[in-house]
Amino acid sequence: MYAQTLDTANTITDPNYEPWTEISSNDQHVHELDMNDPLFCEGDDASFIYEVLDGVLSNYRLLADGRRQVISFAYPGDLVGLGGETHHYNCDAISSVRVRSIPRTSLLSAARECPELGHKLFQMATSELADMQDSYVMLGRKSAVEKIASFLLGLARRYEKDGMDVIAFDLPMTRSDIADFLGLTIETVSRNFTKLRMAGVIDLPQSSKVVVRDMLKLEELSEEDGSTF
Amino acid sequence: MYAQTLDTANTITDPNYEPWTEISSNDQHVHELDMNDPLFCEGDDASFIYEVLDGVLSNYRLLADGRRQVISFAYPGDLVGLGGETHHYNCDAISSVRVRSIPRTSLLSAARECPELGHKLFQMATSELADMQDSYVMLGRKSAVEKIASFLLGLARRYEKDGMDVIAFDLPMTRSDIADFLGLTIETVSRNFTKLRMAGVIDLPQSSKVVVRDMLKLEELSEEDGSTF
DNA sequence: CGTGAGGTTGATCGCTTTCAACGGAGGTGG
DNA sequence: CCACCTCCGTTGAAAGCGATCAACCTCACG
Repeated sequence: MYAQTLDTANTITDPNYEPWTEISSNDQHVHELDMNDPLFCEGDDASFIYEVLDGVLSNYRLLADGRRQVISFAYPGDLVGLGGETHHYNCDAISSVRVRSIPRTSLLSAARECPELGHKLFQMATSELADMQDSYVMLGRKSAVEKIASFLLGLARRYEKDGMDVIAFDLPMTRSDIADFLGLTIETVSRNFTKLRMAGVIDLPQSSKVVVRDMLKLEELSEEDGSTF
Repeated sequence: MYAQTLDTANTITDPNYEPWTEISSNDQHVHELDMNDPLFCEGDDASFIYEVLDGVLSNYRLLADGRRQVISFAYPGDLVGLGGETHHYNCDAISSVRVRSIPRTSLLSAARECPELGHKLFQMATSELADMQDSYVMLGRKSAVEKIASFLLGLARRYEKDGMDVIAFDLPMTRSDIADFLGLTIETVSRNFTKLRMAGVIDLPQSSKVVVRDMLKLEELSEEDGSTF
């Protein structure tokens, strides 16, 4: 059992309300990770859920022969480790990272006490599902260029949500991370970055910096279905 | 507002406990669909969530140019339509189907009253996430044979869960559905079914009936990562 | 500078797709 | 009852895209 000090006053109307911050702060700890440090591994007990405060992490799975598939990247504000009693994937820092750890049991029992928190958790799970469904279509049915375009567009939109620059931004992940996310090889990723650069769609002042020169073309290339939610 | 008659007695210990059956039955209706009937479409208001009683449905998305990606199949016991206020994918019956409709608002407000129900919903969402992560690795990193093997194995395991035959079972979906689920063409699916049959791994007494002749080989071919949860 | 990891580019290979023809099962009407 | 038709599935041949193998570049760091 975990000691908890719940205070549900004045929270629901706050747009920046993050319910898990209500969990007793002495259950929570901030951790710092360096680039490439693992946060947890597939099969580990999921004793903790983590809120990303700073930096980017990659969630990925490995096949027996070493093939790797990145399932998602986690950015500040995201929760990683949601799921069952054991983790179903590996999680590594791909930059310097700060996370806040929250004991899983304490989060779940807090959710029992506070329906708002429960609802918020449910919403986070379903929005993660919606994101994965988008990626799923991309992974299964898009060509290499379309995958790269979709990836860049998704990253831009993510940054936009945080009020950052949509036109010029950093790629926190390596070509290898991108390739393993898109189901391609690093060579194909590189070639298609070049292709987009040659077509005047983007610029690459450095290998980890993107400038979008033709957003409309990028959107066309990403072959989104009509719906915008 | 929906009238609700909640009865939380004697439920949690019941292994077959399905909390949404507690929602007032006059909010719920059983619907029958024929093969190929749509249940809902991308963009529709998600006024209802559906519990599959009988038959199989496919959840899929379409790209502007008609390319299709099946996101998941829904079997009896599954919930379809979980997510936001609008559906993010299409849902069609791929056989004769019976579903129970549950108003979304009534489900959500019931979850507010009953933490058990909320927790159950959260669990369903995270287990759906876990399933999608498996499929994600398959889609991104497995070869055509490996995809077919994984698919058959997944189907067998699903049937096993319902106490059905793991060795001989039906394929409720067409080659086209399978292809659009695995990110392949129908020709490639067909060729690899034949390949598995030639290798003595499976038998295909009819095009929609599978008999597993070498389960071990099938598991090997599916290239699962080591972990079994 | 020298070194090494990450990234780019080139040449070739091979798997999946594409295009095309055929086969078989189920349904309909003569 | 059978001829015909249509849809689904299978098989073959050829094309294309991304993977593989290999060389080279570039930049950060000692």
